[in-house]
Amino acid sequence: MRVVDVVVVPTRAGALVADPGVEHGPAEMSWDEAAAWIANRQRVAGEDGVRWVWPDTGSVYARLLAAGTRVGRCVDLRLCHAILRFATPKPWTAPPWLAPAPVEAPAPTLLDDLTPDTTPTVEEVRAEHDRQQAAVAAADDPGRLRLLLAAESAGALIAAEMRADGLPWDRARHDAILTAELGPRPPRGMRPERLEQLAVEIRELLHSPGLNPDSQVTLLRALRHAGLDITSTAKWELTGQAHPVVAPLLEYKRLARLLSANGWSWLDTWVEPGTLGRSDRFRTDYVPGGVVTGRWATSGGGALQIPKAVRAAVVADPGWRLVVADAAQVEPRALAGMAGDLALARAGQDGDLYAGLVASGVVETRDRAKVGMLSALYGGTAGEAGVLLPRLRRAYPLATGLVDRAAQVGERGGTVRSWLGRTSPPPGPAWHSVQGRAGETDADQGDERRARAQARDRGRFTRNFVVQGTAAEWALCWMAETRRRLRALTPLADDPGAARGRSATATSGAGTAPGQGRPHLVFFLHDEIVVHTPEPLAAQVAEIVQDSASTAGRLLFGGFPLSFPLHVATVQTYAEADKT
DNA sequence: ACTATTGGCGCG
DNA sequence: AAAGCGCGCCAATAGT
Repeated sequence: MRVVDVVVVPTRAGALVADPGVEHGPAEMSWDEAAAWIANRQRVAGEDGVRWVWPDTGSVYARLLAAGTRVGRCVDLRLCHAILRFATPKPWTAPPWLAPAPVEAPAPTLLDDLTPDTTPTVEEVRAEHDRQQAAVAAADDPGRLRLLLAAESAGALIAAEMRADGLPWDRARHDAILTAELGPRPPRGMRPERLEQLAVEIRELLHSPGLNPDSQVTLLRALRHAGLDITSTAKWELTGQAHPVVAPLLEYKRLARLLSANGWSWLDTWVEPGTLGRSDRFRTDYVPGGVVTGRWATSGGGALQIPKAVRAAVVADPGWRLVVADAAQVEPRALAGMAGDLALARAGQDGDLYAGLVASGVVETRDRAKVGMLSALYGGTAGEAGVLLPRLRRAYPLATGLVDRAAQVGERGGTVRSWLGRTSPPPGPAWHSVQGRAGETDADQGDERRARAQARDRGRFTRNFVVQGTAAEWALCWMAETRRRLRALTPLADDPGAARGRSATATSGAGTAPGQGRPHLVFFLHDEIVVHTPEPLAAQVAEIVQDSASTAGRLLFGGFPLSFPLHVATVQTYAEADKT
């Protein structure tokens, strides 16, 4: 099918839309007009018939979403440029409007401050797009790079949509969890009941009246004074000590963490109240490509660190379900695909790859399989890794060879690539100066030790980069394919959720599928996705998520016999999906 | 009173 | 210096 690239550029008052199929040139419109125009254009051409090319998804798509329009495909020039500038033999300088770091998706209400001088013209945007396409065509593997750019851009759409839709939350349940653990909500600045009791107990056991357990320095001093052989107050160190204070102190730390990271003030800050028939929502900013390896980051609310203990507060709307899908051991599988390691692929064929390692006689227990594999992926050498790694190298020479070589490249200061072509950032001047210092004639042992340690650090980074980066690419393709197929699903005509969703957004463009009426992605956590869906569609959604995982595997690795098994659960609350 | 760093811990 | 990667966020502390 022929795809038309239509440029959309934000302006002070709205957007310029430049459709090559329209003769009278770019048209300037308000955001509402643009949203309606885009929705209509998609109806005519089909979602797959048009690709929206814009400088930055955050600054454009949030406005379209606010006006009720969703799009099928886009090109996010900023994200694509970030990939291409290292991926092509002759990089070009980013135009100034792409240079600044990710622009925060502005809240729809206060978007008037888009500075005009950072806004490109239609011609500039089209020129950049042409440059990017030419760069892709000239690259070593245009096909893979094209897939990566498409997946990255699709991710940008999903990130904006997930922000707009929010993660279904239940304040009351969250509050109940906090109250059960900590006691009733205290007045501002006061310790909750349970935490205060533990503090008293700790002070008594350490004979330190007035001790503040939150102060590491004084706490460490008190602990050492009480005879504990420790150099920090870290949990792992305390665990090894036999002293009556250890148990209450660990409990204190656990609860203090819960309170400060996901307590009542978190709830007040990040969870917005729901409406009739629609529960509360947690909104965060997802940052696609926010991690060097291509993983997403988030900003606000610690969305990627929602503790297991709080996941019972993630609750589907009445009549809806959460389809939670978790991919098993993506990184070693991605490694098997990259290296063309049939033996490792076969070990993962039937589900649990670690169990496969045991069944193949490579190691004795699942735990050791996991430790050994993670050591290979992360560059671990200590402890058990010493005996496990040689066995893995013998059993899987192709896979281990690939990560070992990536590590060597890093130690020498080089860069590596993920499977689809994301390049690791090169070491900076500081790195080279430390390496250079060690080569000087008057270098001392300290200089040499520093240089060696730094080179090894770099090697562990590049070793992991290829694996984590490729796993992130698989996950992105998985999610993008899931989104595509969810959009093709028609909501049941008599489904109350869909009807409610439509009427609730009646002012927005009809038929453009506001997120609330049909199944939509609400969460993404590296190798895990959550879809919020009307209950009658849950089974179909689960199937789509499954199929999309296989499709992603084929997109990346073609016919190579590699499986990406999922654990899929259809649940009322996120906590129920925890399979441990 | 403000910002930057550190230790610690949550997630994958 | 927790062995072993990638993050974000918080309170305490150090620095200005």
